[in-house]
Amino acid sequence: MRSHGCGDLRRDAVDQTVQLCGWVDRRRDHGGLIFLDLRDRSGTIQITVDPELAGNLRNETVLQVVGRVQLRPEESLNERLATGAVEVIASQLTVLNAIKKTLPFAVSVHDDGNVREELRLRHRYLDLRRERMARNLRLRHSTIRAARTFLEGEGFIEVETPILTRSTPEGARDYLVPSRVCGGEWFALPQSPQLFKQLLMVGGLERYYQVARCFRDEDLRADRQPEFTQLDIEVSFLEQEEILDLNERLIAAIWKTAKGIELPLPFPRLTWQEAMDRYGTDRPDTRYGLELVDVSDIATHSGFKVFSGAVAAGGAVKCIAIPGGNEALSNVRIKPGGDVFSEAQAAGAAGLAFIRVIEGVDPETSFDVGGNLVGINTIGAIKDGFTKAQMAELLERSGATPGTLLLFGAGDTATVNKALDRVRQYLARELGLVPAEASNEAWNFLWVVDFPMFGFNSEENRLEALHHPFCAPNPADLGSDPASWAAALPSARAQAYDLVLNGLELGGGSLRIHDSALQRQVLQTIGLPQEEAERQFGFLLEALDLGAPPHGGIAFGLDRMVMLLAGEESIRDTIAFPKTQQARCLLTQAPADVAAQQLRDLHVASTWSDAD
RNA sequence: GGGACUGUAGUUCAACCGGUUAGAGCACCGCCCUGUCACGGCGGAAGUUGCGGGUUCGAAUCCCGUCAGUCCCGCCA
Repeated sequence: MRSHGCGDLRRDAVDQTVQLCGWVDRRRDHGGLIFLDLRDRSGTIQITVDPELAGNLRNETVLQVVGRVQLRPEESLNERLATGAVEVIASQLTVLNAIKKTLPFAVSVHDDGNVREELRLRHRYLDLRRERMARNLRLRHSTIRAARTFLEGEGFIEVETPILTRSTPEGARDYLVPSRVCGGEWFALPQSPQLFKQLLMVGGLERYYQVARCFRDEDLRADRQPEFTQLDIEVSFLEQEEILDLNERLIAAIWKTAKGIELPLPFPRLTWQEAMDRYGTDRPDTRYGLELVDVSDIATHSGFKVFSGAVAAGGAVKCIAIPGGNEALSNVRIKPGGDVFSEAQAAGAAGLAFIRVIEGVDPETSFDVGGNLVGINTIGAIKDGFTKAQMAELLERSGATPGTLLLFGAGDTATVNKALDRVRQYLARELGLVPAEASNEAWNFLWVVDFPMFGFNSEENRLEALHHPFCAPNPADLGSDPASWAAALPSARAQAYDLVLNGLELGGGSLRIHDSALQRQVLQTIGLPQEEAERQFGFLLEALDLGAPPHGGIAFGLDRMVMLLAGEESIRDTIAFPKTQQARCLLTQAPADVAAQQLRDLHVASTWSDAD
């Protein structure tokens, strides 16, 4: 049916008779002569057709062409087309499938590429024919292939784990599947293969990976789909540092294959505490400065009640120093109603105090900062609330020089961090501090390590696992005596790590607990009653007692990784058939009604009514 | 669960403060054209302005509801 790909024809094919198959990308009808651009996945080639041969050749008609390859006339070469030196003189055209309806949108890249996403999803097969999606799916393929090739070389074995599994507590909502055979009982789709990959380690595989589909029934975002793909990895007998080393070499191999970029190794490491202190987030974007500076110790002694009160209540006062901020950011923008202020507010901050650092003129009202005389512009309450020495120390610590704008957050530490993190990211974009996509600084990898084991869930008034309840605590924080574990665990650090790229979490993992007593203690710490722990995780606890090796691993968000590699802003553009924000498939109209008999077979009755 | 934005011809967009016969490019249909490559020229068809209600002499435009899509907050161990 086909002898060549459309995009493969070059000068060396001249005089050959070829058979091509593909879609009509465009046609240019000159009356006595018709030019067709025929497109297949390899590219596009111009076909020259005698009108006698041509029937109805609308765009996207599926065509077989038999013809001879010919060098184009000198004046008709097309430099912009890979096949632009040649053309095929058609001797025979066969319409393999005609276009029988109006096209919902144009496929050819030459037409307006901006099509409503709703339409693209409803006719995804057409969208996949377009250059952008074709490129993204190939990039996804080469990303996965690079990972497989690398892991193969490191002795890993790819193992599939169940899609029908059991529901486990904590974490996201499960997608449930009723069991017909075991009436009244339910499977859950896996939120991740977490327990199975640990059991594979107990099973002696030592090195496992999987391109694993995961399911979480939570509300969606641009980078969240109800089903998504993790590159899931687990190893035995490796220390944390060895795991990090392995994984950054994996990432480097992927970036080399997919983008041709050599990433410098090792990636920087930052402790969770340092990340929170300096950036206010556990996934900092370190491509630009604007770091957070903690001035709580100075503020606590000041007469400015907003500051001293925040610290007295156990909170913090932190600031961001913005060099040149005085000129770049007007008072309107940083006061209530302004865009910068609104960013802080949106993150929960009550306000955003500021100090403008200026040239010092009058020694009376100026401050000696590292031998330089600087002055300030700010509200009276701040000016009056600080002693000269306090203000000088604050200015010195923030690194401010004349022209610098200082923005302050005060309140409970979590809110201050959240607000200033948001302001920092907003300002970096506004002030153009984020490096361009093409530059080397555009790929800023970073390991965040030493996460705490637990965070406090104030709604449920209990500790919860920050990562998941199978992370191993840092032995240095735990002590060797099991009797001390219960007291030491709540404040212990985990042997957990996240890989962060440009402020986005690309993956995360940990060493796992391989001691059943410690595992029981952790489950107890997060408030899971003993009987419940046995019922839910008995199989794991038993496995730990039957020769579980020390092990650990990681999982990368593959969709997100490909999204970043492709320069896309939504993971939907890296998935062949994604769902909408309402978790609906516009192509198949899923989810959909089922027959009443299907429900009866499954021992399920729906309580849904449209009035709900 | 909450907030914001969007919905006009097959499609991408326009239509200013409530008053037009709701326009334009591409696609589609017809005619012309042998070197174009986003070909060109002439002509044509194409609209329940997402849907339902309201305000008004008059609604694409204002208001309410609803559906769909997008972004965000909550949520996502």
